This record gives sequence, structure tokens and C-alpha cells, in this order.
Amino acid sequence: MNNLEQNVTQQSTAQRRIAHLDMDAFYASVELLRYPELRGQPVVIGGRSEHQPVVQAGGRRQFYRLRDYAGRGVITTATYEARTFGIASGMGVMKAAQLAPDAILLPVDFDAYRHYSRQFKVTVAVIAPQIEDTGIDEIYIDLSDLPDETLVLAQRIRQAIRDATGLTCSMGIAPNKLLAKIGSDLNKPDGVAILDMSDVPSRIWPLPVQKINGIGPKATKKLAALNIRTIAELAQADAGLLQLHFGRSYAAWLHAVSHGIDHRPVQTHCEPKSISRETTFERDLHPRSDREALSEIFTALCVQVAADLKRKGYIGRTIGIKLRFEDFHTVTRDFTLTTAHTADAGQIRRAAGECLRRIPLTKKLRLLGVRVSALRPAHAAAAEEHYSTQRELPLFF
DNA sequence: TCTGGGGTCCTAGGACCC
DNA sequence: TCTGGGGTCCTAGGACCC
Repeated sequence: MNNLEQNVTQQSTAQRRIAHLDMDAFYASVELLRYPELRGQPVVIGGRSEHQPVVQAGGRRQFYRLRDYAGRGVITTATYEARTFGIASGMGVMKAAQLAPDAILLPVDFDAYRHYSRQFKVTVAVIAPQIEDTGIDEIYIDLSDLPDETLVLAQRIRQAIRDATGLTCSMGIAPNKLLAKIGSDLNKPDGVAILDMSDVPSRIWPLPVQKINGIGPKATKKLAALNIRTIAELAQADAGLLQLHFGRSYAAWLHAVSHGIDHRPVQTHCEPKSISRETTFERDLHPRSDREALSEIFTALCVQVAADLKRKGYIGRTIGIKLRFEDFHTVTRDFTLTTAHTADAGQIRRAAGECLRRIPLTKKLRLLGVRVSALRPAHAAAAEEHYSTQRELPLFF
């Protein structure tokens, strides 16, 4: 065995130390920094239109209540006080208003959340640089190569985030991402959980299957029909039965995760695969009688996607659209350019228009979306073009 | 009074090529 | 005329996540 092989073997057999860090009620907590007088109250973030607080004479702020809201939209985040009413993210605002009509409603402010997101990630990176970005409010951190004791490290990271942002987070630390992710939820909010493989039977198995990242509503329902509700029941389930109902690869995955097994690495770098924009209308629009409005929205989406591509430095080759009808049925169409990649709004609009013509429009629409995929960095494409031109030159001269 | 917007990954069939 | 697999690309839909 040579040195390289030895290293690889050692690396793959060594116990890893992976953290999952999740900001507590992130959007709501950022809003509470801005409106400290709301601390301790049920507050939800979401909705679509402008429901900014109104500053009254004397500087007092007047906030919107859930009961004052009418129309479409969902809750993105609820404070823990609001969650006691049964409000959860993803819930329609109108339904949340039934549960807690007096809860404060604030509009989303993504710029503010992105600002705090960058801040907490930079703060963590100073202490532990091996970070995988998995969203605006959560990251995985590979702590394997750091010398410090696990709990000391966790508390140092959490304190640094609190000092830099005033925000709290929860952490799970375990030998892999699967268990770290479950762990960060165990002592939420503002808590830490450290898990080992030997903790799986006592601390993981009693949990419901949907606590596993990757088992969603559909799989949970199918498992419940097989009398499988806890991770313990999943771990004991007959392999043949699972294969019959979920297919070979998903069944194998279910079996592995129920035993706490997960070999995915922490990925510190990731290129985007697609960039898209979509919008749900205030009211459903008719393909004929609202044709003008739809056409305007469609073009605007293409212009936005093109701007996003340029700002982020990508060009794409596959243009796709998404339509959602009034009955929530959703269809997509896409088209791959035979010419070069593009970030041009006009070209995207034409391709998207071709896609649209392939969908029969009878029902009213509630959503329209435009996506560009098969991306590549614009600079790499330019460099390659330059390189290939250079290479060809000698042939011509 | 249902159900946002931004993504990723997987599956599956058909075309096309070797 | 019928008969193979394997590999890759394209397209559509769906599950899932934050």
C-alpha cells in the first residue's frame, strides 16, 4: 500500500465530526432586532403585499395583525410564541389568522436576512472554515481537523455568532450530516446536541420518520400505511417490503438512514444548476381575457432571470417555463438551445414563448415561472472561446 | 379563505449513436 | 427484416428542502 492509498483509507475510516448549525426562527429573529418591542409576542413573517408598520406621531409603531390581512400568501417564519398557537412555516396566512388573529404580521425583507446570513457565515468561517452552505439560515461545518473539544468549539461558535449578530442558533454535532441535522433540532432553540453512533437506538429511533431529512409528507404517509411511524420501526422493517413499495434505491437509502448511516461529504463549493423566477398572481388570470397582463408578467420574469444570470455571472442553454393552473395542477416545458449559452433577456423570452405555445391554455392560471438551466460560468465560457480561437490560429496562418 | 419562491435530485421514456 | 445492449442527451413530472 503506498502513501496515497494509506491516506485515503485513513480518511475514509476515521470518525468525522460534522456540525449542523441552524439559526433560530431566523427571519423573525432578524425582525426582532429591528423591532425589539415585539420580543415575547407572537410574530409571523410572510404574506405578499405591503404591510409595513406605520410610525405614529410620537414615534410609536403601529403593527399589522394577522386578522387585518386578506389575500394569498404563506407564513415563512413564526416566532416560538406564535408557534404555540399551531402556526408553522408554509401555512397559508389566512389559516394562520384563524389560529392567532392578534399575532403581529411583518412582510419579508430578504435583503436584511441575506445581510445577517452573510454575517453569521463569515463569523463561523473565522473559527471553522470547512463550511457547506445549505440555505440562508443553516450550514454544515466539518470540524474533523480542528483540535478543540467538541462542546467547547460549539459554544465558541455560538457565542461568536451572538456577539456579531445578536442572534441565537442551535447546533447538532455528530459523525455525519444526517445525524448532525437531526441533532440541531433536538434542543432548539438556542441549544446544542452532540450525538455518537451509539446514541442512535436511544435518541434517534424514538423519533418520527419525518425527522429524517429526505422523508417528506408523501413518504411519511406511505410508511404510515405500512404501520411504520418511528425511525425504530423503519430500522426493523422488512427489506423486501420496503423495496416493494419504494423501489430498490430509495429502500436501501431508508434502511441506511434509519441506522444513522450517511457518508455524504461536507461540500464547501457548489455551482448553481439553475436560476429561476416565478410569481403567483393576486388573482387567477385567464389566458385570453387577461392576455395583456400575462404577457407583461411573462416578459418581466424573463428580464429578471436575465438580470440574475448576469449579476451572478452565468449563462445557460436550457430555457424552461412553469405554469400552475387555478386547480393547482402544474406543468413545465423546456427547450435546449442548439446555439450558444445565453443570458440575454430577448433570447430567453423567445425560447420561453416557444415553450408556452406547447401548452394548451384552457384553465385560468395562478402562477407563471421562467427558468434557465444547463448553466456555465460566463467567464469560463469566454475564456474557453478565447482559448479555442488561439488554438485555431496556427491552422489559419 | 387552502397552498410563496427559490432551489436540488431522481425517475423514466424516447431519440440517437455505436 | 429482425435482433442485441450500453451510453448520453433531452424532456416532463414529482418529491423534497429551506
